[in-house]
Amino acid sequence: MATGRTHRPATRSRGIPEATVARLPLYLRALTALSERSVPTVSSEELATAAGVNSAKLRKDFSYLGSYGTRGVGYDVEYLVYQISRELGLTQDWPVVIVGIGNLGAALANYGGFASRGFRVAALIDADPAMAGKPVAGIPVQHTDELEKIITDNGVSIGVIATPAGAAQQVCDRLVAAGITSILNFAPTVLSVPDGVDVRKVDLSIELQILAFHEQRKAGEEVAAPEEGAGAVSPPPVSPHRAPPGAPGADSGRQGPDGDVPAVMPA
Amino acid sequence: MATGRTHRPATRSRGIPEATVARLPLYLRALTALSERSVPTVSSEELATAAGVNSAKLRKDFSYLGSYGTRGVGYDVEYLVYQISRELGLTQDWPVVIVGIGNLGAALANYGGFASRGFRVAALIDADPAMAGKPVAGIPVQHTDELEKIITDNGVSIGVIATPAGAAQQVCDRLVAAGITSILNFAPTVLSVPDGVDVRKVDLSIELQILAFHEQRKAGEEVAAPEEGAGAVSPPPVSPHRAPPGAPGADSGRQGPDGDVPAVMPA
DNA sequence: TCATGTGAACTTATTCACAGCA
DNA sequence: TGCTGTGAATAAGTTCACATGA
Repeated sequence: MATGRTHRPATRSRGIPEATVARLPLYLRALTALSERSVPTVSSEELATAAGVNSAKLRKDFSYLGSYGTRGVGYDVEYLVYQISRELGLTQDWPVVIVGIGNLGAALANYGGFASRGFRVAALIDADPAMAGKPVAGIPVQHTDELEKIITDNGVSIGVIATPAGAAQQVCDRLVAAGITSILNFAPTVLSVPDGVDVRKVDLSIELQILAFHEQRKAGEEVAAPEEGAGAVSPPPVSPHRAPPGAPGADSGRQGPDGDVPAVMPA
Repeated sequence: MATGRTHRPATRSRGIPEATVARLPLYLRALTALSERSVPTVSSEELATAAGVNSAKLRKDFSYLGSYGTRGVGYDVEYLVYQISRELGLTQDWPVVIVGIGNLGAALANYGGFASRGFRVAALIDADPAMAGKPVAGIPVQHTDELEKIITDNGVSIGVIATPAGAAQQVCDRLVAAGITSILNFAPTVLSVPDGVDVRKVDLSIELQILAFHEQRKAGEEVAAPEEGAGAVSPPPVSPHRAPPGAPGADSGRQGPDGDVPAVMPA
């Protein structure tokens, strides 16, 4: 579909698919590694393998950026690194503030990958007065009172929220009011923001739950799993009670995996 | 998405879309909050708002689980909490091991949401002998040498990798060899695993890059953005004219946002 | 000859819109 | 009456497969 590029000098790609955008960082990482090894060119096949995707997908992704490869040869590593970096906006400096300097916030501040690639921790902010002034990862923590000033003075547009869930929305509101338009949220809460503000979330608990879902399924597929693996089945927290919502007794529609009965059940 | 092969049609029926599975934890969280407030029922509209999705999507998602609602009324909170928990496999205990107890690993170990919902940190593992025995989040760190034994003895099937990128694949291989079939990877590397093993990744750097992409685009849309702190902002996307990728010798003519210089990245 | 670039086919996901039931 | 549950319509994303050009 990406038609209309055949020879369209200016105003390019007005719309790289979101799925593609999400993979560009992956390609970039793989390319950077190749670059460091001074590899001059790569084929879509090799690069795809390094990035963990298949080559057709990679080529399609790149096609949205333009024709940066050479048929019969492959892609010029340095050139692609540059093009993708530019596309992602990494050729410019992005000051970032981290709010909530607890265990996680401190870990993020210390995270090396942060500093690289155009991102720079402009400030660390925490609500605890006792934290003020303390250096974390070499950067002194500042009190929440300074939040607005910090953002304005440093022209920050990206904020990272690593506060407890209860404080996240409030912090978010202040960040947005101060001018932040992109938020990376580590707090286990749904943030509501006005149009124009992007929010991406990173949630350990959700990821684990998704893994558990698949894990449970695997266990169920094994014909007769002698596996002591997943441990004994313990009927946890959930409250097994009443049957179907409204109509007791006769129920129509389809049921859960095993009929009904909310009795505790593991695979 | 998890790295790994595609899913097979599976054993008839039971085919909950991956996108739906990924949202179940979100619904569960919202429902749990309602449950704690003793709210008896919710409409798809209310719950959808709380979970940050639209109601049509939510109803469609629930339709894959079964008919757990009551027309004209809504969903019984407690009942739904139970059904979703069961679907996700949270009615059983999931021992988890965290490998790599650095800043991040320690933060994860301390993370409360971990303990809740069926997950239990069975062990903390680190390669540094000096860490051995030290308690982190109340759990003594064990040396990597014990990895296999720990996994076997505790029947662990989910592993969290929080090691430096360089050690991730090796740790991954050992985890898999020891019986782990689900991995949550925090290391900025693509892990290769055999079929049957699920890998989900959490990558700060990638998330930031995605945000930067959109952020850059916003800046480009503003007709005349003042932009103070972000340094030299380049004009929006540009130039597709194919630049000679393989062009030998000097960099012939490749265009950047401002027309050139494919210098080697920010790094 | 060989690997890119891309229409076309296919698969998955989202949204619409309304029938149907409490 | 009001809200769920769901086919049908759309949209988004992936894979195929091959013409194209170096």
